[in-house]
Amino acid sequence: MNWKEIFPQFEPGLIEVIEKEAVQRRFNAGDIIMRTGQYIKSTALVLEGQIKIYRENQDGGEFLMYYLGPGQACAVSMICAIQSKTSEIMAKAEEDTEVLMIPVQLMDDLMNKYKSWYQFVIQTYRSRFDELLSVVDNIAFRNMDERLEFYLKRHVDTTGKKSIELSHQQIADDLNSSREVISRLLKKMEQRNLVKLHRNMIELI
Amino acid sequence: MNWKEIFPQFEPGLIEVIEKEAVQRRFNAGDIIMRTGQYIKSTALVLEGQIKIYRENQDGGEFLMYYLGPGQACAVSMICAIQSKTSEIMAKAEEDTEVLMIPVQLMDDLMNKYKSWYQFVIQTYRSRFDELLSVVDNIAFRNMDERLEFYLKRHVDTTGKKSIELSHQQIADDLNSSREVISRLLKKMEQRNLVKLHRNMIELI
DNA sequence: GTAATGCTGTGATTTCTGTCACATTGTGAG
DNA sequence: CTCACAATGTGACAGAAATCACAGCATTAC
Repeated sequence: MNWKEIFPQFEPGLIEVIEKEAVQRRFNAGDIIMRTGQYIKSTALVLEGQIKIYRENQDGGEFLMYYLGPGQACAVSMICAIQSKTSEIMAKAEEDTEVLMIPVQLMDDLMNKYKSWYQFVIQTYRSRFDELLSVVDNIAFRNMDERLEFYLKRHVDTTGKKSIELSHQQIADDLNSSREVISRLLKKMEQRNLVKLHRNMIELI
Repeated sequence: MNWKEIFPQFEPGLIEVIEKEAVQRRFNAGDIIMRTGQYIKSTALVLEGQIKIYRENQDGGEFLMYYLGPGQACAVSMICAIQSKTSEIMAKAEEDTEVLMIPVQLMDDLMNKYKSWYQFVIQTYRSRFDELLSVVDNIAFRNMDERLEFYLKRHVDTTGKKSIELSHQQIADDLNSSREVISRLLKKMEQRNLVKLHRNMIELI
């Protein structure tokens, strides 16, 4: 896999260093990449697949923060790496996923030497911060029906597919709700002709 | 006001530059420092007073994100400044507030030249990110009674005073709830001997 | 003083959501 | 085909919180 095409903004010198120092690694769908309380030894750049960043509640519920796709990186791991602190969130491979692991020790050096890395890191901070803000907006100001619609749209946007292959239970977990509520709301959406429901699959119209 | 004592970690060279380039500015209690959609021309370091960072909903409700006190800086303004994007949040002086405004153009330069500035920025990102995470935790997983307790405790922590001089309405706004609900919950807390209620003032026990 | 206004307390009602219970349907293993 | 199981549909009920209505007090303006 030619990762340079996924990060075209990186300058030549930076690419060289990464080529020499970073480790490419594969995770299978379902693998936990980072867990709450764990120390971070490297930052992950996503090359392929999808990573789910979520917060676990006491009962094991997985409250979705956002997804990371190819060309993106985990802001939390960057911050934690630089400060060698533990993370407060969980990261899981949603699909089979290919990542580039950048060792912590390199971070400071890359920041100083390579403008394109610096820009990338800042850009990552900003977009994750914005994403968190929109999560807050949704749970603070919106009811479950609106949150569900937002969730479905976002899922379609991030995966690129127009159908959503999830059970109602999985969606309920992501939204910290219950299956019955999601089922009912989806039925209502179907009556409004917004979706078409199938087993393990939802079609957005 | 000698701001160097508030940022003792800054190195001499950095202090010199700030001394030459930054502008000290005063806001009165209630002044809006930054509003949604506004372009950011500088980053604010808080010297004295308190700034409330919040998100406004459609009806003008002010949902509290966090407070900034002396020695802290607004992560959002840093990110926005560097990328010259508009902000998604509001900032308001809660008390009379003294800030140091660092012009955007300096940011890149400071990041490259001064390790202590770089550390400060990273530290700021991390702590604001964490704070946002705990906001998400609260609204996603906790009921209003727990959120209220958390809110009161945090208020006492950040202000340093053991009494909270706010009306029930203001608290309700911060939590995106309604006055009646907050009044009732406070009454219950009083019955449990956790607080003592007065007009425009709540005493934490 | 009186009036006006703002803050707080409280009941009644409604809406949203979570929970329990159970029926139905689709799918895959044997 | 039949059984087992997972996914989905649905009614009944419970609890949290929002909303409405209004009363009692404290404070300020006059």
